[in-house]
Amino acid sequence: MLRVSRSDSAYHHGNLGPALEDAALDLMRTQGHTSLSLREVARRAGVSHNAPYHHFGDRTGLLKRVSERSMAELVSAMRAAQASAEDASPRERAVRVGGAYVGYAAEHPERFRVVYDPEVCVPGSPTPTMAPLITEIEGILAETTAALLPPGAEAALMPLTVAVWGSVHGLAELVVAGHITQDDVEPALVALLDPGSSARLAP
Amino acid sequence: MLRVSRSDSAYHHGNLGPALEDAALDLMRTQGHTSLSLREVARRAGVSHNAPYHHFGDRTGLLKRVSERSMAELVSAMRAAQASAEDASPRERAVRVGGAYVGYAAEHPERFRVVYDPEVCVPGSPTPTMAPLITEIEGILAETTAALLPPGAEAALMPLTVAVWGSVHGLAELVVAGHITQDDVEPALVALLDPGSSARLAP
DNA sequence: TCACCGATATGGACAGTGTCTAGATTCTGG
DNA sequence: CCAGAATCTAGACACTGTCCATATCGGTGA
Repeated sequence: MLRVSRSDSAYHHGNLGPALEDAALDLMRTQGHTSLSLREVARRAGVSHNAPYHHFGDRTGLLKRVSERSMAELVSAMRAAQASAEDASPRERAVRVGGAYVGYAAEHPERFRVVYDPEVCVPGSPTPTMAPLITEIEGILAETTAALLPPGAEAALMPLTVAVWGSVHGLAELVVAGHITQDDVEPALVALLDPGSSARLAP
Repeated sequence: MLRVSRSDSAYHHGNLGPALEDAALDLMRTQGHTSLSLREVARRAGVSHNAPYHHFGDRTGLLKRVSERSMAELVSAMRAAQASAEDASPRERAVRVGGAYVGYAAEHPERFRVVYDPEVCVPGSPTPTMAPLITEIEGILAETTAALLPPGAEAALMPLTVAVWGSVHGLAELVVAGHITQDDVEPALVALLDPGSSARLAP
């Protein structure tokens, strides 16, 4: 077992915090984070049922940490998509970035779900680690959205950014909940960003 | 206390099922459905901790029932908005229907959340009561979306309907999670449905 | 009318959980 | 080298979901 500590004693684990997080993430592959048991996590890590308390305070503390790591992964996926679509058209890039968002949710539904659980993360008072991640998501979406706007429409950036966030987030939730398939997502995003779709009537 | 039974005996409640649902809905005004306790619900209704089992089978059974009632309320709100915007423009109507969706979520966050909890409702095998409600939501959204399409673009109806569902659902979730305010929703929907917003580049 | 049966409600029991307190062990800085 | 901080363990408590056996009620057929 990997140890940060130099001692071979079994009493102190040496790297328990991350080990517990890993165990939790592993358990969340097969069960929802709502039914995740602190004691089972401790059992997985081979440690007493109370050891987690010295690292996370309480159950929500562990979930907060897990949601931070998940949010970081989500941001990475979006940044990667943004970079890989650097030379594509703004609309193509928006579809790719949105696809990355939904793709992460589809691949790790429970990690995605814990990130947006109001009982875990309250955006009004986010964790020091979580706050910049939220800012970065908003930034990526704003950049992606800005490229879609016609010149002179900069005033619409903020509301449209919110709309884009809502769209990809909603599609992700619908996929996770099982109401739509991941195959439905790209056509939906394309249709949404097609200016012809909703152009029937004048304002 | 309201009794369906004619007897005044306290042994049989007479109308326990709905009474338990009401108690659960009431508790969910102040606590999440994930931390909702079957025993507390029973206590609220003034019955033994085991009485709920004869009506719902298990905890998830009660949550399923609660989510059915909540989904019915959500559908009603959308139908009402659709009717009240009968004479408005398609875009105005879409904003109103979407606003009703988000409004319900903002007003009853926990009822909204339980409806889309994958551990409660699995769309693949929905409850007999839930199935038509899901169909009706999709129908309302399809009607609202169809009116937005230019003539000859009927092929885009399905993907755009999915996109609209995703958009309003995502905005609702973001409001519930606290990432945006309800005041952000209408501008976002307007921006999203404005054909000028995303018209910068040709396909 | 009345005995019976299914539906409804009760109580006790059990394993599992989150969290508190107290105590044991190891690490570390002066 | 040693005292205090950090880490981990053990025991206890209240609470939970669920199973089982039991009690009560309402209606139905003889």
